[in-house]
Amino acid sequence: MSHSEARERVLQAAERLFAERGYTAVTVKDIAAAAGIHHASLYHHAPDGKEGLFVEVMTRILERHRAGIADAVGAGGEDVRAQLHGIAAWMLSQPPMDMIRMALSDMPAIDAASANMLAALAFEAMIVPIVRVLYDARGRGELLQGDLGNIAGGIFSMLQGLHTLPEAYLERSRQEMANELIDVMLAGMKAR
Amino acid sequence: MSHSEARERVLQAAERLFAERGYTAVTVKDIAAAAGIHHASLYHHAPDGKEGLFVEVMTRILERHRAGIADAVGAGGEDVRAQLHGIAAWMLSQPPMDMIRMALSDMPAIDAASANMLAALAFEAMIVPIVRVLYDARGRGELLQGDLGNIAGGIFSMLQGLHTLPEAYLERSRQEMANELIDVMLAGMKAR
DNA sequence: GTCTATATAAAGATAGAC
DNA sequence: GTCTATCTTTATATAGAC
Repeated sequence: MSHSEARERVLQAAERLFAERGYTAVTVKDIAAAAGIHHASLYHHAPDGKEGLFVEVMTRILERHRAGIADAVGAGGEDVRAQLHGIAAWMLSQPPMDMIRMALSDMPAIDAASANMLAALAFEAMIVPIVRVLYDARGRGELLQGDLGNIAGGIFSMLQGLHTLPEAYLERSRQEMANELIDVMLAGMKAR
Repeated sequence: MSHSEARERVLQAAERLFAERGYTAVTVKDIAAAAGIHHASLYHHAPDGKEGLFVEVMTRILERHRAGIADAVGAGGEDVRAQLHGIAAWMLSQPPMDMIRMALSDMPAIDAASANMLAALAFEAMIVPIVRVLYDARGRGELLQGDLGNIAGGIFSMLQGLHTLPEAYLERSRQEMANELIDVMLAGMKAR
């Protein structure tokens, strides 16, 4: 069971669909169809069914985010602006996700223990690194004013919003828009 | 059918549940239970079923937002900061909503024409007023730099993120945190 | 590993009594 | 206006052939 080409196709299809539309809006038939197999065959690769599959792929996504964001932060050296632009680039390189929907809609629909685990992992993988980048910059003497936890959450929310903005509304690349929003926030933290 | 106390209970229950958890995660049984009636009785008040009810209550929510935001903008006079703080106060006074989930998950699950109508109404009711507030301030000579459409979207995303942040993570009131985020953005727009 | 067939349960919806 | 009863459809899941 553990590793096969077909199983990987199932996991990738599930990742994309669950991240984009959420737990309740996606059916196992949707996933099987996207993976190119009959929905009964899906249970061969995911014996714990829809909920087990959801927990597995969300864990995978969040672990990958943690690693990708950590790399982006490292590549930014000691420049908070470069670090935040790097985090934005990483997030925009991944399938869009909606943490609000995860918290409000997906989590209540699954087993409580799994929900708590995923919520903690999401916080650790995506919010904490941004908070840390801001605190480290302040620690180096940069004049970043304000409640850094609040501001980190704000930056994260803006990046997610941008990521899921329909193409039709885009005049520039998402990366350019993300960088502008980050720059406005940084300038504001210094200016107040 | 048009007006009754019971129908209003159904609409209010549907508003809260749909706005919070989304179209697919809410069942008609959930709504009926929250309204204190049997789920069969719900069809007396909502003859067009779940989808008709969803379109009706989302329209209602968005119309109310349009009016509430317009009032808040008017009450802020010609002070862009007061206007944005007022918009935040209004949004925080209403049940939390998740526009990302609406776009990615709810809209694909309903009739395309209704989806387009709701998407346009949401944009008109919630994004356009913020854009207008920023452009008007710039028109009055305030030095607001940057892509105002992009920045308006960023402010909106931050407000939604804050609104749906679980109580456990709050050290201050949401209103204080929202005002801080707005102030950082404004200072950044002036400083760059 | 994948399918057909089938079981089970849940959800949306309608009919009709009260 | 609300209920019980019922119908239909859809979704999750399993059994077993190939």
